[in-house]
Amino acid sequence: MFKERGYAATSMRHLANEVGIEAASLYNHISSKEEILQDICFDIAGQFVSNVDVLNSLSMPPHQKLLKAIELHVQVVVNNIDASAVFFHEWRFLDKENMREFVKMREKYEAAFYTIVKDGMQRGDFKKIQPKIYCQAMFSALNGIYLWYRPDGGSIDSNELGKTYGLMLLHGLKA
Amino acid sequence: MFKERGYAATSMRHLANEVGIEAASLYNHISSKEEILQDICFDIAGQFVSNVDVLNSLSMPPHQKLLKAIELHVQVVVNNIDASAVFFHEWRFLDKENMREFVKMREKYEAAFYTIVKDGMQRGDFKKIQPKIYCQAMFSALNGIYLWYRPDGGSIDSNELGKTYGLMLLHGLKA
DNA sequence: CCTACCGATCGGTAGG
DNA sequence: CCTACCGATCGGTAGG
Repeated sequence: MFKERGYAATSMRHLANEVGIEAASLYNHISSKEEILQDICFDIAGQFVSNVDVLNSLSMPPHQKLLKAIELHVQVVVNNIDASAVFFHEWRFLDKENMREFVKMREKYEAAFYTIVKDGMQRGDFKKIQPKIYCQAMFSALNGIYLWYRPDGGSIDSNELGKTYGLMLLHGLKA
Repeated sequence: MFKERGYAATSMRHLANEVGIEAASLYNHISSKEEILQDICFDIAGQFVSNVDVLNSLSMPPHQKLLKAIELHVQVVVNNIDASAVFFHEWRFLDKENMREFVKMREKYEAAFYTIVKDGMQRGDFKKIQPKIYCQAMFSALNGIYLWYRPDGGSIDSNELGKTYGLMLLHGLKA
């Protein structure tokens, strides 16, 4: 419901109605509306950050490492289509302290990508595009998967999706 | 304010306070809160759709046409950083009738890109990636510009930005 | 452009 | 898990 209506426009009464109880009864399960948002945001943030450890344990040339990073990222989004939409857009409603921690996790994750990209550029494996432009374009492309991909649709396999994003981002559309 | 707080979480009193008048006085200028959202969404939608006419008037090979389409898209986002953020995320709060028209305009715009991409694939100029995956990734990458680009920052020129997106999307990162 | 106000709804609590 | 309720705030209107 946070994905569909947005966090601010989803009331405790909406949530309660969906579960089939009264709004007041929700407070036997959670302590506040924001706690639900926290749970969602930090669940996804944790999955992304744990990918960083996987990547750091690999010794590969940059282009293979970037492909692996892309595939791992796609899997997180595809496995959490609704939660990742909330993660991407509703985190700004976290309170000050949680937002600070959230942003720190995101920065750690993004830094891992910047490192791979810059490393590849130094070695001459990659074009010398401005890393910020490339990385932000890449994140946006990957994060946008929740907008259109439906895992149960069946027509596109999620592993194939990861490979295709890797192909597009490394080699582009031109034949 | 709709960009920063979201439409639902921005009240008429917030808006009025920003302008320095009472909430009730806003209704001498607008007829409803949603009207402001309409104005923003359809302003941007109009700019995008008018790009389609420009593209249709060009006779170029697909890869040049796609580059032109990308550059035009980037200019709309860059010239309307705040409004395009609202356009991308808050349109779901439009009422039923406006949303229907809005979606129709978006579909018309997206169809122009699909046509170029499919045409290029048939001619063998482009890789045979699934058009939906490629186009959605492209839209997400381009639309995400509002998240990080600041036109007044000065360090990245908007024309250069359009060219760089074209390079990335057509040729990828690999050297 | 204002004051004064409408009914509806908000997140959350008290008490059982 | 409920009923009953709190003060705050919502979009919007009446009337000047």
